Amino acid sequence: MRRDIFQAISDPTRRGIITLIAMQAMTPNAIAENFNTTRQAVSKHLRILTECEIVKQEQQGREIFYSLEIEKMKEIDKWLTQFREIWETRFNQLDKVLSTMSADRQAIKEQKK
Amino acid sequence: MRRDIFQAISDPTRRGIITLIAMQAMTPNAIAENFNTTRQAVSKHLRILTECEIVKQEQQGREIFYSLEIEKMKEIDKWLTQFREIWETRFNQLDKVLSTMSADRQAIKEQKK
DNA sequence: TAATTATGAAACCAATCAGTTGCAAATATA
DNA sequence: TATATTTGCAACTGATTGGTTTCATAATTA
Repeated sequence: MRRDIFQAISDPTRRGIITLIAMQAMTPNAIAENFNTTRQAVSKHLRILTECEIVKQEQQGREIFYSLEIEKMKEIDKWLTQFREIWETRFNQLDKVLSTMSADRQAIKEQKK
Repeated sequence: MRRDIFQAISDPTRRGIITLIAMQAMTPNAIAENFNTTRQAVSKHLRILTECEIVKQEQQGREIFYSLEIEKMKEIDKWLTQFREIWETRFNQLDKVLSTMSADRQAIKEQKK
């Protein structure tokens, strides 16, 4: 049962939970109200998210408030870096192509004169 | 069997394939050599990645070259935006706290004089 | 033409998954 | 103290997953 953040975010309900508690801590009951599923199912998702350390708990009496461990989200961002480099390079290359085209057109214009 | 990109990247082998073909197109056989699994299993992964439009094929004779559809990766980046906003805000807040602390220390210093 | 190579697809399997129902423990309230 | 509320956990279920083996098809090469 070795879980990682990529498996954690693969489920749409879990992504929903992550988004929901990103701004404010919430109890399992309150979270479950937002989804078309049972409280127990949400509880299981929370366990998975806790195991992955995407979520942290804070007990207050008999209630437990769950909130997002935002730092963990950076791991996805980190993995994306390699691809971001590629699409930025392509963009720069396109930029280069466009300016070259522009220069060429200018040259043609000059030639016509 | 409705698949999305988050499910596609949840499997470590698929993430490996994505990284592998990010820079250059490769055939299924060549890809499979890089993983401790059969060619057929890789073929199945490629089918999933193709269904999600993360990967594109180009037939050359009896060989098929698979390459990354980098634009699709931006969808993950887009989803991350909401969290990036949070961690950047927190960073700015920390920045504010630090400068306030600095000002306080300065005030204490001044008081001591 | 016959053999080889590259590939996808089908059938099957064990493991895992997301969900449900039922229950126990702890806390709060009447 | 008795009852209600909040929660996690265990047992079960049907669906899905990632993998293997086997086979069919198409293109290349001897």
